This record gives sequence, structure tokens and C-alpha cells, in this order.
Amino acid sequence: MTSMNPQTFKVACSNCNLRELCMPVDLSAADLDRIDALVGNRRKVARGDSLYHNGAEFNSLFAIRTGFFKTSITLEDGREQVTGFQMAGEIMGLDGIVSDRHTCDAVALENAEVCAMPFDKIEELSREVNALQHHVHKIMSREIVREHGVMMMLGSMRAEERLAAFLLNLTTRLHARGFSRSELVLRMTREEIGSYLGLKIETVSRTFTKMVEDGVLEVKQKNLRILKPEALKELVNAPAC
Amino acid sequence: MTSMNPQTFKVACSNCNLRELCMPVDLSAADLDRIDALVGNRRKVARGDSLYHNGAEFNSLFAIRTGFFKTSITLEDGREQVTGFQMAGEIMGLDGIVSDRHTCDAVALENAEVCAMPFDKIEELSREVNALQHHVHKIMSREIVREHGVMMMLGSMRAEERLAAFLLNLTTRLHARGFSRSELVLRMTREEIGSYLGLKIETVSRTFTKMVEDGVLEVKQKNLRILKPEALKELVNAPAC
DNA sequence: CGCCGCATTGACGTTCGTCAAGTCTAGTGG
DNA sequence: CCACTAGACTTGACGAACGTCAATGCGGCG
Repeated sequence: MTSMNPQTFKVACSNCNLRELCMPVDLSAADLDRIDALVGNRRKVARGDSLYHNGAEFNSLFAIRTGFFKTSITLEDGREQVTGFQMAGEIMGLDGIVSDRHTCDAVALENAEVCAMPFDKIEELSREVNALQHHVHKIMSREIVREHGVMMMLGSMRAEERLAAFLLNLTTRLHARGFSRSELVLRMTREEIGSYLGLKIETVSRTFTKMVEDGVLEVKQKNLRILKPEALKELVNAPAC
Repeated sequence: MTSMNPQTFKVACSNCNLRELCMPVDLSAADLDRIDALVGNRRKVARGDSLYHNGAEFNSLFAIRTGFFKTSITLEDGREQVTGFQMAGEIMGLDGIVSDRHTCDAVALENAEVCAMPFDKIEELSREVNALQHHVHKIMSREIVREHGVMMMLGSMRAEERLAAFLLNLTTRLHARGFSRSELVLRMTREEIGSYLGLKIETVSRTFTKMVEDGVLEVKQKNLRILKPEALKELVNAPAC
């Protein structure tokens, strides 16, 4: 066990390889040091465990260092709606600011590590570091815009368009992290994809099958290869989702 | 024309009756004065006109003083998705922060008046007034949580549930502004309701008709009366949408 | 009055959900 | 090493919910 986590050196924003994705660029060395101090502690979350859940006290935002999460809300009758999938460099927990309590569940879909950033410290520091202040605003605005895209998917697209938009979104984000544009491994189940897209698992499965028959995709379990990216794009006239 | 707008006195946050809805409470008189200075200029928007549109340069957030808006995004093929309806005291334009451009269209559904608040001034002042800083964060977080509710509606609810959730949401917000809980006037068309709820206009119409037949609603044009609020609530197990 | 936009209603079609059976894979334990 | 099992996924047959198309109603306004 001990050998699994040999890193005893301090992992700071200043030497984190996700910095461009996560934190503002163009900071002075002094400001960078102060931002390092934001990161209270790092925390491991095992696959299947939750980072926070609906109703829990909100204290911190979380930056994902490694791993993959889903966020979801659940109705009283048990219906679950996945509201998003998050990967390395992305920020979680924004939903908790308004009421000092988290309003959704965040579950790790693979073993993950996050940086916890106490929100009162973020507010304190962003009064002094303008770039941080604006960055926080941008992160929240980006989330609002992302959700507009999801609303467009759910409200106006048919099953095949939704799945195409979803795959293009995933590959775009993975490519920004150095992965292939054409090959990816799904970290979520078909059911979770369906919940996110407002479709039942059978419809997700059938839509994958149709895309394979059309020569657009290769599907082997959770491994996907996109054979015709332009065909996917044609299925979606969407803006930036 | 001149007699239609006789108010030549300065309308400031400090004497605005929407203050509790719009701005932070518990401010010192001095801070309130500074917040007054945020409101650059007021602007009238006639019914059918747009406050901003997709692609336009982002400078300001807008607080609605009077009137009613819709925001929407449009695909290249013309499909429109209404992303929200906004009423007095609510803040518009958050989508523009991330890219310095607005990413949706905001159209007045009735004659409206808004306060334009230059965003750079908001950032400047919120470095000094902590309550304002936290308030801005809360507003953005609240919008994110609201959109989670919309995703739940679009992804997991049937037509009747969606309409019930929509009506309850409207009456709740109207009641917070001093209007009746049981009577309301729809400012939007059936088609706009449908776009927001991911339904076609015929389905919206039929669902209204069914609710009337069930004795839940009275519908006369855009005038609604809710006869059985508990029946509406039973249709929705939703959290806070 | 007559037009126009919005809304309603009916008949019918399509998409997606439901139900049920069956397959595949990974993991477990004999 | 190989049955056995559980969970995830696929596939087919069928049905329900919603979309589409078309006709009609109805208020408001020039």
C-alpha cells in the first residue's frame, strides 16, 4: 500500500501539469505561490465512492488531478439525472455556493485524486489577485454555457444527434489533455450515458449499433474508435456543447 | 411620449424595491452608495426587441427592473431552444463572461427596463465589498443549480410533469414578487413554453387541455388559474427547479 | 369586416420506452 | 483450468408518448 503513493513532495499548482486547464495563466511567481497555498489538501477518491453528496455542507471547490467523475441529482421516486461528467483539470462543487450545501452527488467513475480548495480562501485571495478573480468567474460562466448546450441536446435533438454531440464533446476534452481524437475509453456505463442524454439504456445501445453499422464508429465494450468524425459532426449542428 | 416616463430622479439600488431580490442585503450605507454607482445606465427594451444576442460583445450584466425576458440559443438549422425565462429582480448576461461575448439571445417578452452593470466595475467593487463578491458568486451558482433542475425536467420527466414543474416554478417566483400564488398571466407563447420544456406546441396545448379536464387549471388564453396546487405538486417530485 | 398570429383539435406516424430473452466478459472459487 | 455467476450490454417484439400534418377556432387590430 505505501508503495502505491510514493509522492511525498508537495504537489503545487505551480508545478502541476494541468495548470493551463485549471488555473489562470500569466501570473507572477509571487501570485503563483499564493495560489499554491489555496490547495488545502489533496484527497483520493476510490472508484465508486462519492466526493460529496446532495445536502452535504459546502466548504471547498475541487480540482480534479486524475480520474473521472459523474455528477447527478435524484428525484424522490429514484429517477436519477446525470448532470455532467468531469475529467482532469475540471472544477467541481460550484453548485454548493448558493446555499452552502451541495445540491448534487459527485461519484468517482475511476480512482481519482482531487485538490480541495476552501472556498473562503478562494474568495479571500481573489480579492487580491485579479486574474484569479476573473478566472473563477469564467469557470462559473463556462459551466452555465455548457449547461445551455445540454439543454439544447435534451430539448431539441434526437437520440442519434445527442449521442454524436456527446462523443464529440468527450473527444474534444480528451484531446485537450493529450489523448487521441479518434480513440477513447468510456469511463461510464451505457446507463449513465443514457441518464445524461435523457435516453434509456436500450436506446443508447441501439444507437451505438446503428453508428457501427453506418461505419461511423468501432465499438468494443467501452473502447471506441471514431472512423468518420465528419459524419458525427454532420449529425450535430450544435454550437459549443 | 415624454409623459410616459416622468421619472427624472435617479433610480438607485438603495431605493429600488427589488433590492432584496437583486442585491445583497446587510450593507452599510457607504457600501450601498458604492453599489449604486455600479448601475451605469438604465435601458428600456420594447417587447420583441433583444437586449443582447449571440456573438455580441459582453460588457455588462443586466438586472431586470420591470418586464419579462426569454433567453435562447439557436442551431444552424434553425431549431431554437429557450434556456430560461427571466423576471424582475433577476440577473441576465452571465453566459457572456467566459468568452467576452454573449452566447445566447435575450428577447423581451413585454416592455422592459433593465439596469446595465459594467462587469469590470462589478469585479472592481467586489474586491472591496465582500458581501457583493459573495453575492455575485451566489447568483452564478444559483443559475447552475437552476439549470440542473431544467436538465432533470428535460431528461427524466414526461410532458405533464414538465408543465407542472414549469407552472410551479413560475408561481413561486411570481409570489416572491407579491403576485398571487394561484393566478398568473403567461408572458410567453405556447411555442416558447414548448421550446423551454422540449415539447412541441401541440403537446403543450393538449397537456393544458388535460389539466383543465382534470380540474387542476383554468385556462383562458394566457390567463391561468391554478385550482389544485397540490395536484400540480403531486405531478412533480422534483427538487428545487 | 377580414386578415393574421396564436391556439386547439383530430388523425396518423415515428421515435423511443418497456418488457423479456439472451450474450458477453470479468471475476470467483472449486 | 474450467465451470459458475453477476453485471453490463445487446437484441427483438411490442406499445405508449409525443411529433407531424392538416383543418379549424378565436381574439385583436387595422
